[in-house]
Amino acid sequence: MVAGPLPAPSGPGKDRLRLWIRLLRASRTIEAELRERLRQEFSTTLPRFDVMAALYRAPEGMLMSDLSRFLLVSNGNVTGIIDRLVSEGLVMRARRNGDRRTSVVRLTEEGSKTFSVIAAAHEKWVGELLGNVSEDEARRLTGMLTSFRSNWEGRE
Amino acid sequence: MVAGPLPAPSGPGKDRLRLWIRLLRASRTIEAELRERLRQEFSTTLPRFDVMAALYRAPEGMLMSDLSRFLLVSNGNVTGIIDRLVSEGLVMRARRNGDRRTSVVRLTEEGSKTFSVIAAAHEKWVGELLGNVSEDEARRLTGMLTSFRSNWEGRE
DNA sequence: TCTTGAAACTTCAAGCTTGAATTAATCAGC
DNA sequence: GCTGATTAATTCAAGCTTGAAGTTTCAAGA
Repeated sequence: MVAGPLPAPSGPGKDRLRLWIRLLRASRTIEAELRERLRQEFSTTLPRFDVMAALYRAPEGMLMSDLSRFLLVSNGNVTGIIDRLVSEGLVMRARRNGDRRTSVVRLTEEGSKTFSVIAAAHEKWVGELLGNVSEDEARRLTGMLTSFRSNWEGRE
Repeated sequence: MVAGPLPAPSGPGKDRLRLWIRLLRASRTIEAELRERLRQEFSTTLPRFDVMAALYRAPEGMLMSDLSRFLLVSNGNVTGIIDRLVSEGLVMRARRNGDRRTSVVRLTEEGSKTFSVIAAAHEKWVGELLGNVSEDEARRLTGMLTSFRSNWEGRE
């Protein structure tokens, strides 16, 4: 899937395949760099960061299933990540509405404080990593990605 | 990292962050769909497919370290995937040049046959999934992704 | 009420992934 | 030839990820 150089594919329909390969390579490269920096600078991981980012925007908390849907990962996956964040004191589970099946998850005060520091660094890094995309180009690319993605939203 | 809807970020430098988020969501969504189909239709996985794709283009074989570099994954990771592909009879290890540290990996005949079938389906799927990107738009997007990626190639 | 079905989570096995440590082989300089 | 550094690959522990199976709870109809 991350295929690349050697014999450049050609023929009908190859342009979309090539686009997909580029897209995947780009995101994997950036992802690897961000993961590495999160580890080095903050001793944390990308999945933990993702979860905290989602929770940071939802001060009232989120359900496990909301997190799962939002982050595009499986239900069981979220359980494990939250477990670890809880044991680090960054996240708390509460059981407060009528429905006893659900547990509302939110950042602790410490989690919120910690996240805002990491998020600032993260944003700076992304700015650097995408440094040679102009702001204008970034907006155009974003638009294109949105349009083709919408075809798929919510289908898998 | 896969953050999205809620309070749209704004301010200086946010355009690149938004681009990154879109990029990541797009590739995760497509990746999930392809993974699911590979599993359903061919009982295989994305990493196995990636490795086979790389080997398919290199009939003379590749070193483990070449695979690792090419696929952007760690060395130890490749070992495990190759182990499984070997046990499935799709890949073989050979030790043939002067350097006894290296082992050359290549597809078996069965592996090659199997891969070409899967690859055809894969290409069709990608065509569908990116269906509402015109071929022309695909080329433009590819160009943009290439230019901003080149900044990072080989740096992490 | 009871019971059937759906929903929210958790648990689990298998596989993927990383980074670090280890082993084995080669190479460079003496 | 030795020695020390480098390179190729494997092994390992820890964590991420999935899909499936299981548990508990809720909802709605007989």
